[in-house]
Amino acid sequence: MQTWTISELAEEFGVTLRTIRFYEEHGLLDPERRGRQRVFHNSDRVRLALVLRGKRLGFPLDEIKRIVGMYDAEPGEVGQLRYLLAQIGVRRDELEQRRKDIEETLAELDDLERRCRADLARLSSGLPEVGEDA
Amino acid sequence: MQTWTISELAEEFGVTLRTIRFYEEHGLLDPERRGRQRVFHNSDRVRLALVLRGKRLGFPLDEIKRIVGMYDAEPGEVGQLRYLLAQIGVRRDELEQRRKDIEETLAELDDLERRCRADLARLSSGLPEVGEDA
DNA sequence: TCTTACGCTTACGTTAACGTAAGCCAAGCA
DNA sequence: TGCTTGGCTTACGTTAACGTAAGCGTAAGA
Repeated sequence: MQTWTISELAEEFGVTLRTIRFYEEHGLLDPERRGRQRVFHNSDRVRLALVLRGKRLGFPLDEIKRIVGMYDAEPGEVGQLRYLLAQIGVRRDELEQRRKDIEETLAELDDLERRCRADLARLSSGLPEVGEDA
Repeated sequence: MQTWTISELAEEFGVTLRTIRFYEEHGLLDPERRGRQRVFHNSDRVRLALVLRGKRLGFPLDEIKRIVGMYDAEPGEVGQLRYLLAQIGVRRDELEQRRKDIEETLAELDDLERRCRADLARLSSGLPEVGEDA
């Protein structure tokens, strides 16, 4: 059962120590303590990876906290399971909206790129530009 | 050529007046002025929509500014066209990373949901719960 | 003429997500 | 024994993206 120090994790994921401590302070991580020192297990690594993926997606930390929290909710009772299912639905809708936005934007970027290339071709064939090779 | 007032746009897009003024102050919008009043044309509406889509995607405003700026860059000269093409590449990479992240997350949510439903079925068949109908 | 609606600017307040010291502890080693 | 390394806490600083007044201008309706 391998463990990691705070700076090992920080380097692996390209974040600062401050960031990791901050995440712990806000309940996104909960590493073991040996004396005062933090000891990170693999589950903590996975959690950190989830948090950072959430960040890449642009979610605020408190929302990330709720999302990550869903992953390790105990089965619990029926009411809680239904609540969790509802939450999953909400997140999925949110993510699918994002995916739509992304695909629209990608399509527009493609369009923009085509027009750019056309302009470029027109320029370099019609009127050979100043210092451009070829 | 229809125009809009600031509060019309605000209501249509579900943002506050402050937000729109803030966007102008930071160069994301640039409406006409008639005296002191802002007059929004359709191009401004489109721009606002682009900005808000960027926000939904979780991009910071200054990045949104650069992205939106690409859409209305004048063809210009070869050097600038090449720069623009490069920028398009960067944005596309970024968006595709996000799409990947989204799809991973969606897959995990699916997984989670399946387990939830399984637990739920086990609970309601094996040991009929307290106040749950059916 | 008064006031109500709508818009404007200026400016201070706020929250999130860390950055950046400052000062302290404990282990290892020269 | 002194120094260095790595980690710790406490706490103030910072930036982004607005919120929230306060105070003023102006055109339309009662």
